[in-house]
Amino acid sequence: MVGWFIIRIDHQAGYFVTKEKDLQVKKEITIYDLAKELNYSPSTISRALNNHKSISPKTIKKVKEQAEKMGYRPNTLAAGLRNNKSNTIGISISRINRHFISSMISGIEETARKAGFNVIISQSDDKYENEVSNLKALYDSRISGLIVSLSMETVNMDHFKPFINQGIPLVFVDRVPQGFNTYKVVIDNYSAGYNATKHLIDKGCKRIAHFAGAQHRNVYEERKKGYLDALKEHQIPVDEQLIIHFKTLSFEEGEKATNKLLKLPNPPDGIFSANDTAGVSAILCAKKKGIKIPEELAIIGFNDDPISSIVEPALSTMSHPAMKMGKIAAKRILNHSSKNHDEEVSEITVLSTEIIQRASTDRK
Amino acid sequence: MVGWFIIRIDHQAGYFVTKEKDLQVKKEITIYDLAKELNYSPSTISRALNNHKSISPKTIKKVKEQAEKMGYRPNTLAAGLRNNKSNTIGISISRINRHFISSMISGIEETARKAGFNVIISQSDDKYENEVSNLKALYDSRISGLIVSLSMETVNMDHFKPFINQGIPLVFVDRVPQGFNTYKVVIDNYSAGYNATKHLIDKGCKRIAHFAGAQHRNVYEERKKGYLDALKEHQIPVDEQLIIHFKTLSFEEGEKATNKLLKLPNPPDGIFSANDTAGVSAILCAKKKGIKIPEELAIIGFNDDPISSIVEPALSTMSHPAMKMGKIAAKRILNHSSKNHDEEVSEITVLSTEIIQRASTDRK
DNA sequence: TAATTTAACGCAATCGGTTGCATAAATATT
DNA sequence: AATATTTATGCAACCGATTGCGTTAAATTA
Repeated sequence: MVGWFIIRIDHQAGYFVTKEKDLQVKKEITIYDLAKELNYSPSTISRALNNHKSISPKTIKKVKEQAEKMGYRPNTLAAGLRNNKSNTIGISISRINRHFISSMISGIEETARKAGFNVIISQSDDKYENEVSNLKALYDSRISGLIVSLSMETVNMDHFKPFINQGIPLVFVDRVPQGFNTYKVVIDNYSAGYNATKHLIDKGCKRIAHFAGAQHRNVYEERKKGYLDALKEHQIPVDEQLIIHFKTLSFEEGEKATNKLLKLPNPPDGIFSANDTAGVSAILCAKKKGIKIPEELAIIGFNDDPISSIVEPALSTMSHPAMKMGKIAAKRILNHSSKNHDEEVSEITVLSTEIIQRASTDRK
Repeated sequence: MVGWFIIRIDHQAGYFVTKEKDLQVKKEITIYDLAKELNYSPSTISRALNNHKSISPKTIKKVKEQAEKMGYRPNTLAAGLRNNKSNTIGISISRINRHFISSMISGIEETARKAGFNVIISQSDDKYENEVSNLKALYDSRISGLIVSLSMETVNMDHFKPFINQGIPLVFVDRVPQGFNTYKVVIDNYSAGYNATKHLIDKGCKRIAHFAGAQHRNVYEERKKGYLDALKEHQIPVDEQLIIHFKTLSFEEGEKATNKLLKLPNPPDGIFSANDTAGVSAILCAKKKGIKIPEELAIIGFNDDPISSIVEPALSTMSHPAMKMGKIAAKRILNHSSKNHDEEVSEITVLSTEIIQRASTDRK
């Protein structure tokens, strides 16, 4: 159990210790203060700070120096109110503490920051209801753009309407909707599923199982399609018993599924798991039962999570350019201009993935 | 290599397809629109929406219904400007795509969201310079509170001054400064280091190495102190050769360090690593050399990263309540009131950790 | 030299809520 | 019934930056 307690420590000295008991916060410096100090109008100060062309370089220099000297800091709320935009990118994802997601956010934040944009995050926890209320909060902040990876539950898309009506650029990443005219950044899940399955076939697998995710989410549906087509094209009969539909592709679900498969009279000799967590659990579970990997059972996962390279035997998997995906999504928003954006067109960016072969399929 | 390409797809139909070619964005509804519609003053609308006590329940109901009907959404920029606060919590951390950090952020976001606060994140990438400029951006957004885990480089603390001067609550988490009168949320690194080391001693280790992090960061300094004191209290001589100082505690550094240790004429029989990444690398590296774990070499890590339970043998480690840490940090900000906050007092919350014993130290 | 252009800056409205103070109407008190 | 309270609402200033339009003085051109 993790408990906690509080210590109060009185310091005699320290940084910024105040003399007066009831110290007032320092008044914030505004452009009006600068204006008064330099005998300019606030307009001139504002323009000077923004390097407006109608302000002389001499004045600009003077203003900026004074601003620095007085510790002036712009109030982005005021500017945002006036311009009706906040230079902020909003993100809605399921949960942040997953390797794939946090990498993507890292990519978004990096590109956004370089362009002077802030990033607000919100977690849906894979609940539709949370996604809806989070989007409202993001809208209320007048974000300049929205990046979304859909919650597992989301089917109805009405909550995106306000953003579209206001011309706020909307980018779906990874878990995207169908038939929605917005930016999308995805990987080619179909090909990835096909290639993962074909990899197992190439390694001599004859009975290949699939750990499938929720089929109303494009990523899992397409991976499964790729799996099915790879089987068909190689004249391997599809056995519905070998296709397990997961709810969350968790470790526990993976163990259950593996146990179930291994109990079959005619168990599989290969597994293509739609994520690494379940794939790793399959490795551990099969090993425990004394099944040799990859000789008796070859396994390939998806995402290239850190755990996939640590498990033994290391899990073959499909790479997933999460950080790049985030960077591109952010760029879509930064480069978006309502003028040149055609509302009847979807711009889809498809990133390619590749097989990362490791020991779990290393045979023949 | 990961390449990418763009597909442009023309849709004939779809959601929200516009009729006119040059659709204007819909005008946003403001409280003035509601006022006009209901024949009230904007003040009344504002108060009604905020459940002000001087507005009759009947009016409140009417206003809210109309707001819902017309799709009114508050503009938090305007409110924030007026009130000089934004109901937003700013976060500054090294990188988001690390398990420990993203769990903490997840905790922050969850608590913040429930209180109607937004969360802005910024990554320093462990660079002092980035931390400084990120804090400026957060300040400019007039965040209501700031949660910081210091970058590896940060020594000078002047960039926190503006927040303190403005009475903006500041919470340091995990990697905290010394002698700074603010909120802090940490774990008891000293005890954790002590207990981890003592655990190895209890398991019969006589020569215990330590993978130490940068010593100007409290967390690593204290873990090392705990390590040293545990040795001393058990009459084990400290051998400087066995203490490796890391720069980033990365996998690669871990391998190098392990190799170096194992080449010693008198190699260690136990390692206490200040994080799991390096600890896992030690396991893999030692195994490759045919060293038996835990019999010949027992290893314990820190953080309870997912990889620690996957590696074989599984890595013993110290739990780290990252999510709880985030929740508490957020609560500190939410509960902060400038009235009752004494500037000459540090409020430090210390969370306890515990040993998670796994196979890598499971002997005797 | 007169006329015109250009450069540099100021005025004042605006963005959308919030809030202290004033006011009018309704209710309570004596 | 006259006065004192309470209730419900409006007025107008304010938060800090931005920007269209106007103005003045200097520079350029005819």
